[in-house]
Amino acid sequence: MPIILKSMVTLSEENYLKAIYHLGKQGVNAVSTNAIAEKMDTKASSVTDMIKKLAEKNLVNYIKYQGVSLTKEGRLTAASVVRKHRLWEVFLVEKLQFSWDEVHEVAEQLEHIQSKKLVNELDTFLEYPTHDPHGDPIPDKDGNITKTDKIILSQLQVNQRCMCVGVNDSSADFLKYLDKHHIALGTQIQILSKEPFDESLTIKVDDVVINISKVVANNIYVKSQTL
Amino acid sequence: MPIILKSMVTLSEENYLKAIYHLGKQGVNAVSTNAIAEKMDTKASSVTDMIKKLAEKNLVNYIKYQGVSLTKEGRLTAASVVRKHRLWEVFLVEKLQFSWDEVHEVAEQLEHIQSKKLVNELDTFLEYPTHDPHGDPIPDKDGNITKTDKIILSQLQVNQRCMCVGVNDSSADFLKYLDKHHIALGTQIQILSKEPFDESLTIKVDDVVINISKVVANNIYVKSQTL
DNA sequence: AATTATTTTTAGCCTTATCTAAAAAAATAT
DNA sequence: ATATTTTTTTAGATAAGGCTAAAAATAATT
Ligand SMILES: [Mn+2]
Ligand SMILES: [Mn+2]
Ligand SMILES: [Mn+2]
Ligand SMILES: [Mn+2]
Repeated sequence: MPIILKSMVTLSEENYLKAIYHLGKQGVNAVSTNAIAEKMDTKASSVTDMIKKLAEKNLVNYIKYQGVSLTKEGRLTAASVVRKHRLWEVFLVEKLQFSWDEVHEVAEQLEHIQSKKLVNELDTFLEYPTHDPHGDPIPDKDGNITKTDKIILSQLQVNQRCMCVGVNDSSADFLKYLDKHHIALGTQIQILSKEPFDESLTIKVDDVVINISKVVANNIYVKSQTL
Repeated sequence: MPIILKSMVTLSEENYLKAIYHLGKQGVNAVSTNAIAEKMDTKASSVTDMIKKLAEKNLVNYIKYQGVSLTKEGRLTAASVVRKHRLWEVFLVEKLQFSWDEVHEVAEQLEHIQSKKLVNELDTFLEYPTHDPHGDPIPDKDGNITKTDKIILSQLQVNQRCMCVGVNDSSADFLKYLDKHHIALGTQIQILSKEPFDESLTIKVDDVVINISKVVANNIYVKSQTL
């Protein structure tokens, strides 16, 4: 029989908790089996199995057929994984010359390394960053995040100015698209016009005028500048 | 059916290859099942099972009842794991304020992170270290190590001077013992006398005279100074 | 050479994390 | 209010990696 240390959480369990954490953020507090299965690219039956294990360990609240929500302990564990993921992403970009489209896969592995000292020292080494390379907030030791008031670019009015502060889609393809058009965190953007037909936008990025589709505009977070 | 990328090696397989690599270094080329089991704190039957898998993947040469040896590919894989382990140990000590007795457990986890870019950039970031915090050599990209001519402290003659360049036992207990007596890599040591009865040594460490047992002397690697 | 001891392998079982297919419950549509 | 569709759960299988106990092979003694 393997020695079980104070509520050990497996790598797989951590990934489920993280998925529930992210899905739960989007408003509702009861996350469905199917939503988890889709997010994790697995089958609903596998999700049900795992949910039972997590409920047994008091990491989620679970009532059959009614979805799950994280307990306090589950939320803290998930936040810790997210914290590690984002700190490592900062490390990779700031110290190891990774670009923002290359960090995610590696961070998916690094987020499971268990060592409190490692996380704390990494945080210190990076000088306590508050956001990762995609503009996402880094939870603190207690799992708290300071949410900033960012909005989706497509919601701005014509002529408004704003600054890019994050992305909704962190896929390499989208990030490389943004690179190509010189859009990065901190980039100034002005809405020049909106096409009524397909809701595409003409925007000015650092004095260069470009056209972006509605889909693109839906995936860029900005902070509106004072008019 | 999971997609198998070009000869995927699991975490467990990596650990077995590493154990065989380390056991193989000590002279003989055929490593016994029991030796692996002991080193990995597992059972001989589990070792036999795993050896079969590794042989199937052409990572080890295996003849029933006659032990195993690494193939070229197996040795390269093992060396890559050792390279990562030692590079991470350097990182933890040099950048994250870990002491040399705290790094091993974390490096055991970090050594399995898969990303060529990560290893290469880490190597660059650390300015291409050749040895880890315990004085062990770091294999290069091709798995080659430059072996230095270090000897065991207990083999020196009375009155000889030397410099500590490594340890044979990397356990936290032993490393803390060395800390307590101010012995670190680079420390100058002179043999003052050897007790015939128990082969304990009286040595001078930076002008301080101390006594160390034969066991301790057997686990300190030194480079002899010109007489 | 025969016996005993040790090492290694095999056989069978267990746990974790998956899957497919079928059953049950809940949600939606008629 | 029924019937149909969708979602969720259960049942049964599988693969990886581990274990114990027994069998087989090798090594060491008498
Ligand atoms: Mn990420
Ligand atoms: Mn991110
Ligand atoms: Mn180590
Ligand atoms: Mn080391």
